[in-house]
Amino acid sequence: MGRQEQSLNPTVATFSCHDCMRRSHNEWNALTSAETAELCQARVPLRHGAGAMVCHQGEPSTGVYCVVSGTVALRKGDDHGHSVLLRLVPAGETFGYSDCFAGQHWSASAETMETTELCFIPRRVMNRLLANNVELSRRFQTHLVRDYNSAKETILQQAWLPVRARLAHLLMRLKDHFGRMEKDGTIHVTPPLTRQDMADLLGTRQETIARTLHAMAKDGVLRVRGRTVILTDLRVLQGEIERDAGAS
Amino acid sequence: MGRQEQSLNPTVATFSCHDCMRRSHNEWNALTSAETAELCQARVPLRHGAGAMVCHQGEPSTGVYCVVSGTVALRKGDDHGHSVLLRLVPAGETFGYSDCFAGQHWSASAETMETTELCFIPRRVMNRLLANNVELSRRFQTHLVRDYNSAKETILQQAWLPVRARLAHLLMRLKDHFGRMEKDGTIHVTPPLTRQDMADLLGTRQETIARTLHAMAKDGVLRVRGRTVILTDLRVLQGEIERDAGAS
DNA sequence: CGACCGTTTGAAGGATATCAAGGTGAGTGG
DNA sequence: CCACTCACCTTGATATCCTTCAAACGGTCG
Repeated sequence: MGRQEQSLNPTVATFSCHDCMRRSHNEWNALTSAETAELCQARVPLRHGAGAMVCHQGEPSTGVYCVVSGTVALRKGDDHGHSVLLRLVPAGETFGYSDCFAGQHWSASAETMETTELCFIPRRVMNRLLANNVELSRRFQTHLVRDYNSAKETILQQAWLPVRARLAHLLMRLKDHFGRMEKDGTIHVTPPLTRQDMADLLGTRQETIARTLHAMAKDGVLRVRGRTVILTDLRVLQGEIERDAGAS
Repeated sequence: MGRQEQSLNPTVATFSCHDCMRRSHNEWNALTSAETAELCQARVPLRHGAGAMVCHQGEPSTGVYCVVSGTVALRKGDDHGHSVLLRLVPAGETFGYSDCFAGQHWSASAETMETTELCFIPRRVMNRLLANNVELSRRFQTHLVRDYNSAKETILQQAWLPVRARLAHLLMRLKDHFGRMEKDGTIHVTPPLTRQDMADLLGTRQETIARTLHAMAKDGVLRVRGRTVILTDLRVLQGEIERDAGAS
C-alpha cells in the first residue's frame, strides 16, 4: 500500500535514552534521571528500512513509539482499500499515545518513509511513568489536544480549499522539517514523499499533485526538480493560500 | 452564520446535578456525592433559545459545558467566512474539555440548534475535580480520544466517499439521536438541522444536500417530508454506504 | 397579507477524477 | 556495459461530480 513494501525484520539498534538528543525537545524531558533510566531499560530500540510497517491498523495497541531519526507516516484505511495519510511524524516526536491511552486497537498504521530508528515503549511502562509523573501526563495530553485540533483544521481545509491551496499549505509545513536554505536564498524542500504520498495527505490523486505542482511552477510560485520543490519566495506561496478565499 | 442569530441573553435555569437524569450516563457519574455537591454549587445553569451562540471560536476558554437538554453544534470557521460543523453535541454530553485541558482559546464556536439547557463549569472547578478524581480524568481523556478518532474518520470519508455515501452515513448516525420508530416499522428522523447545517457537516453545499436527498428518495432509499427523513429499510441505506467503494 | 427564511429545481461551468500512454531514473542481471 | 525491469512521474483526453448562479416555491410569523 505504501511503496515497495520492504518487510525486512527490524534490526535492534543501540542508542541510549540518556544521550538521546531528541529527548531535550520533547515530552520525555519531563522525566527524572531515575525515570529516564527506567525508560531506557524498558524501551525496545528498533531500526527499519524505508517503507516498512511499524504497526498495523486494527491490531491491539501495546505501547507507544518514539521516533529517533527518520520519518514515520500514520496511514488510516477503510475496508475497501482506500487510505489517507493522517500526518507525518518527524524525528523527535512520539506517536501512538492516543490509542495507548484508550487501550484500544491501532486506529491507523505506521510506516517508515525512509530509514528510521525508533523506540518502542510498552504500555505497562508507559502507564507506570504516567501515573508517577503528572507533568509527563500533562504534556502528552497537550500533544493529544494539538493533534485533535490539527485534525479539525484539516477537515475545515478539505471542505473549503481547492487542491492548489492545500498543496501550498502542505509545502509551507514541509519546509520546516525537510527544507534547506541555499546560498542563493531559495529553500530546497525534499521530503521523503512520493506524489502518491502527497495525494494521500491532501485527499486527492497523484496526477492532480503532479499537475498542480507544475501549474504552480509555470506561475512562478516555485520550481520542481524531481522530488525536490524549490521555494523562491515564501510570501508568494503564502499568497496561494490566501488567494482562494472568496467569502461565501 | 448559523440561523437567525437569536442573541437573547441566556436565562438562568434551575436544575440540580444530583437529580440530573443525564449524569448517570456520562462522565460525571464518576463523582462522589460530595464532589457532585461541589459541582452543583459551582456550575452555572443556562437556558438558550435556538440559534444562540454559547461560546465563540478564538475567545479564551474558561471552562466546559454540559448539555442537559437540546442540541449544540460545534462550528469551526476560517478567516474568510467559511465554516464547517465539526459535530453535534446531544443532551447528556459535555464539550469544551479539549480546549479547557490545553488552557487555550476555543478552537470552535458552539451554537444551539434548538432550545437548549446546559451547565457551564468553570475551569478552576474542573481542574480541582480532575485533580482529585482520577476516574473522572480518565473518562474525559477517553472521550477526547474518541473525538479525535472520529475526526480522523471524517477525514478519511471526505477523501474517499462521495456526498451521497457521506449523507447516508450521517443519516445512520442521526437516527440514533433524532429517530423515532413508527408503528409501520419506518424510522422518522427529524434532526434540528437545516439543509445548510447538513451541508456544513458534510463539507458540501445546501443545494447538493437537497438534490442528493431527493435523488435517494427517487431511488427508494428513503422518503423526504420537509425536515423529516423517513427511513424504510436500514439495510438499503447501509447499501448506499457500501456501494461507492470500488477499490483502487 | 407580505416579508423572510429555508427549500427546491434548473442550467452552465469548473475542478478534479479517471483512463490511458509514454517518459525517466535507479537498480539488476546478463 | 548494456538491456531490462520496476517504481515513479508526467501529460493528454474525457467524464463526472459538484459548485455556482439564478429563479421560483412554501411555510411561518409579524
